[in-house]
Amino acid sequence: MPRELMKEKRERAIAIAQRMDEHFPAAECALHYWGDPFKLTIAVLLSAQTTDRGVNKVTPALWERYPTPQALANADVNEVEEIIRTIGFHHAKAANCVKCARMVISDFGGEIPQDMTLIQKLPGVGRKTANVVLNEAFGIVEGIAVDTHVFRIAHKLKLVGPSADTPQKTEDALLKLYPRQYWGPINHQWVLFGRQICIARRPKCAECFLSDLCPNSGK
DNA sequence: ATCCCGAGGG
DNA sequence: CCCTCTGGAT
Repeated sequence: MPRELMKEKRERAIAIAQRMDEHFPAAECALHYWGDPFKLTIAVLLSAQTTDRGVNKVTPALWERYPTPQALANADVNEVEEIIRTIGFHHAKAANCVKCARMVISDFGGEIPQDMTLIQKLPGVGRKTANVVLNEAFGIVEGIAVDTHVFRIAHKLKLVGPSADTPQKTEDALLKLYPRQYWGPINHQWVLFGRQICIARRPKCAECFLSDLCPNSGK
């Protein structure tokens, strides 16, 4: 891409980030227990393709029954499944919770590792969850958590090209586009934007604060 | 019907 | 690259 075009694109990207900041000031993780890295990891793991509300509803009972990684490591999977039954994919997630706890105990000395590669060895923890936990629990901003919202919005705003057809390629493109200081806020603000305004199949373009910066406004 | 702060396996 | 896993809210 010619340098002038690249510069224009970056300026538009920065403008978008600033608007996001104005519209969603001090946005933070909608999941509870961000003060405890282990609990946050489990909460984010549980939240895959379910609502934050659903997760926040079941985690109090989960932590009451299993207050520590050690307690969860010793848990009966069926009992865990019973507690989280009301959220989606609960069968696999219950098994992953317990496996996570066991691995944290056996391999990581009882603590969530502060390392992008190691943390993804936990079952059910992929790159998106890893980014969220590193960012939220440890203040380590190593990448951008690309979920379905970030993916959709990046493409709709044409901040990434059509070849960025996977979450990883989209993340790489956004990392090149945005200076480091913008990475953290994207994780929280774009999700809110995606849920409230740029909704997947019926975006509210009429009331969107980015419509003048969006090549796809109205489509 | 559609969506929800995805990951793992074939 | 595709598929599957899941229940609740709107």
